[in-house]
Amino acid sequence: MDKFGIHSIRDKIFSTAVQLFSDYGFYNVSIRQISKKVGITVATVYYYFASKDDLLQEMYSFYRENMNNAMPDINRLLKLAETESPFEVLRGVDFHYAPEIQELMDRILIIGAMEARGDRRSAIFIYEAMFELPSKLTTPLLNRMIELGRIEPLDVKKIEILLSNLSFSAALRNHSTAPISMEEWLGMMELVFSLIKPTGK
Amino acid sequence: MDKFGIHSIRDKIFSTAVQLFSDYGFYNVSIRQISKKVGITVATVYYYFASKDDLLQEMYSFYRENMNNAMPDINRLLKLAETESPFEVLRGVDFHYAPEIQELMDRILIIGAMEARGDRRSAIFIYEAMFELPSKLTTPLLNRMIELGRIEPLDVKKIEILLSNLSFSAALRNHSTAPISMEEWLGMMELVFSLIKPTGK
DNA sequence: GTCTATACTTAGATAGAC
DNA sequence: GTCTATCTAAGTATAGAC
Repeated sequence: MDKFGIHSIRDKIFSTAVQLFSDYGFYNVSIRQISKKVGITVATVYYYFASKDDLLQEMYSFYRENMNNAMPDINRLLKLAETESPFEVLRGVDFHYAPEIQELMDRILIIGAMEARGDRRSAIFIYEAMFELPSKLTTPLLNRMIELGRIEPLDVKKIEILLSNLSFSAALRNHSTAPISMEEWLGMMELVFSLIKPTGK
Repeated sequence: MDKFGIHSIRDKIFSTAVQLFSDYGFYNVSIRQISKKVGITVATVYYYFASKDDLLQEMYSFYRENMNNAMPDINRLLKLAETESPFEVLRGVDFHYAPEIQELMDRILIIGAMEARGDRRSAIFIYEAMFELPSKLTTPLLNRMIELGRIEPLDVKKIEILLSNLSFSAALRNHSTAPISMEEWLGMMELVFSLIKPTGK
């Protein structure tokens, strides 16, 4: 919603498609459905997007762009690791998006996760967004805290795998009929964080 | 499979459909594709299954039937809880299927998980198979072990939520291009089980 | 039981008027 | 930029011959 202003037709098509794809699946939603919901015709959709597949790829591009912009500064976090509690440090790893795009970002992740099994590009997208990129932050941070003796030594990779699989599960249940509740999510995080033991130093 | 003998046409249709649906998604696979892969015509598929939707429902029925048959005996496990290590006891919660249907069962779970967001019956199926039923075993077992003083008191519900979300994530990645490795899975389980602390009693 | 042939519907996509 | 009209391909499903 950067380039076009939030009220443009293009944006309406985009966000409506995100909503429908994430609710019913990419192949289960037609261009006709999207155009009807937006209140335009099929031809207009094709004026803005080359194909249905293009629409999907634009979603992933949108996500990647915003994700990269929201990437926390690793050097700032490494500094935090010297003084703050492990809990505080790891909270800094969260990506924060502008409220108006938060749901869009959530939903694009869902679409990727749903399509990941059948579509190679979706699989790559999900792998990058949920497994690869987060570990680029958590790996050096956890290692640094161990090095500083601020937490007890632990298997960094295992913790990361645990965390990313939980995020994956939570992402898929997001905005669904059986969403993961904040209580459930915090409960799980509490357990995971209890595996990271501060030394008191 | 049970009623028809493993080499019947009906079974071939069924298992081929399971494989294709789980690889590419229900809506992304046509009856034509299934019949072609089996080496029969579309009409023959409709001779055995009333509709494409019926095919999906039969998969869930198949899963439920085999799941119920493989349900571990809770009384036997409660007995184990008195003498065995927590680790051994919780291992007993695993459902074991005959090798020839193991992959089928895995894949049906994947189909349910993929369709759960857009289809109500799939959502119910997944909720039952992955969240509800396993907790019917783990809840009494963990409570019993706490009661006996064999493990330190813990929040049973949180552990269960953690476990079921991990299973959900692992199930979806199963048989995919980026499957969860046995090493990753065991690593996660090791961490989760480390949250359950034997008292030594 | 399995086939051929076909009905019917909907999908993605485009040409060309305005 | 947005529309109407239309093309082509593919989907689910069925009737009826063998």
